[in-house]
Amino acid sequence: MQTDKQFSEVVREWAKVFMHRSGRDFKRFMDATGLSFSQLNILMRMMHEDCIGVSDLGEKMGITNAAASQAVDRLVQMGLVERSEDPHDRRAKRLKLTPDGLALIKKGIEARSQWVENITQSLTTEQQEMVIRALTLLTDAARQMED
Amino acid sequence: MQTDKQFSEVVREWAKVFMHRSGRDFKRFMDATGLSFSQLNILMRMMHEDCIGVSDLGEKMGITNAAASQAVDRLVQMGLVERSEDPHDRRAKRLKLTPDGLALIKKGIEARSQWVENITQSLTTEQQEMVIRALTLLTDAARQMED
DNA sequence: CGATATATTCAAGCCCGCTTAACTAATTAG
DNA sequence: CTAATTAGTTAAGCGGGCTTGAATATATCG
Repeated sequence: MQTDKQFSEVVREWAKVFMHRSGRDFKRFMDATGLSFSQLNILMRMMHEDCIGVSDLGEKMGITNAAASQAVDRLVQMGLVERSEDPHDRRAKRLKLTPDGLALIKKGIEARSQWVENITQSLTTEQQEMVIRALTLLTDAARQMED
Repeated sequence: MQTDKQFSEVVREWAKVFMHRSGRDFKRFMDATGLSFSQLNILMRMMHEDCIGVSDLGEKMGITNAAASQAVDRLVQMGLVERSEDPHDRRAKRLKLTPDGLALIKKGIEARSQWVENITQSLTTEQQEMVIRALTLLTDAARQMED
């Protein structure tokens, strides 16, 4: 099918443009917030997983517990993460974004959303509606593949 | 208009899911290649801008010339970037991706493309075609806004 | 030609994020 | 109760990436 080839090509071009832009924006966000890639990555994960432990976090980030502990400690001191004792197991800690931490990450998402909204400004209403439907499909499909 | 509100909401949800996934994938790509966020960011920029100078690169990355020079030097030693003299101005260097560097970045883009292709597998042919059209529109619109 | 500007590199030093290894404290197994 | 396991922290050390400031080499202006 010609459609298959075209499909791959379109997606690849999109990924190329998008990754380029993504890198730039993320760098700017890092500079603006003064946070590192690692730190933002941790905060983003925390937004998706409420109340995670230090070891779990380290495992999911692919770093040692020690590294996770240190990273978390910095974020706690910045007031972005709340570290409380797990009532059921006093060895464990329950990590959670503070309101400030949540707001910060949401601001980053907002910026990305804004970019997409901006680039669609030039489109017709009909085209915008198609973009909405397509993004809805992609979002739903992506959610179903999550771990 | 209700459409506007819905539009923002859809885009925001998409950005949320996408950024989460993006962070994970990028981290994996960093680990797999052994390259840092900065290094990959530089390589991606080089793919878009053929033959850039050290100062220009530094300016676009928001770092000093010295930092850019050092970063480039590491990438040259890894065989990912070619640094040659500018024939018109022997002070300046012309930086360019080597075939290896280009292949590496393309592999990253390929991975991202593959992810999108995977999540669209569950869609109907009709829906997939709509996604194609939407991504084409977004890609073109994004290209027109580049500096 | 001499002074100045430009492109890049070098050197010293700082902070961050990672690792390993040792440590503390709480839970669980025998 | 003792021993082993589990969760997390702490400490020392390494390399990356950044900065400032000086050095080098080339280009340009007067």
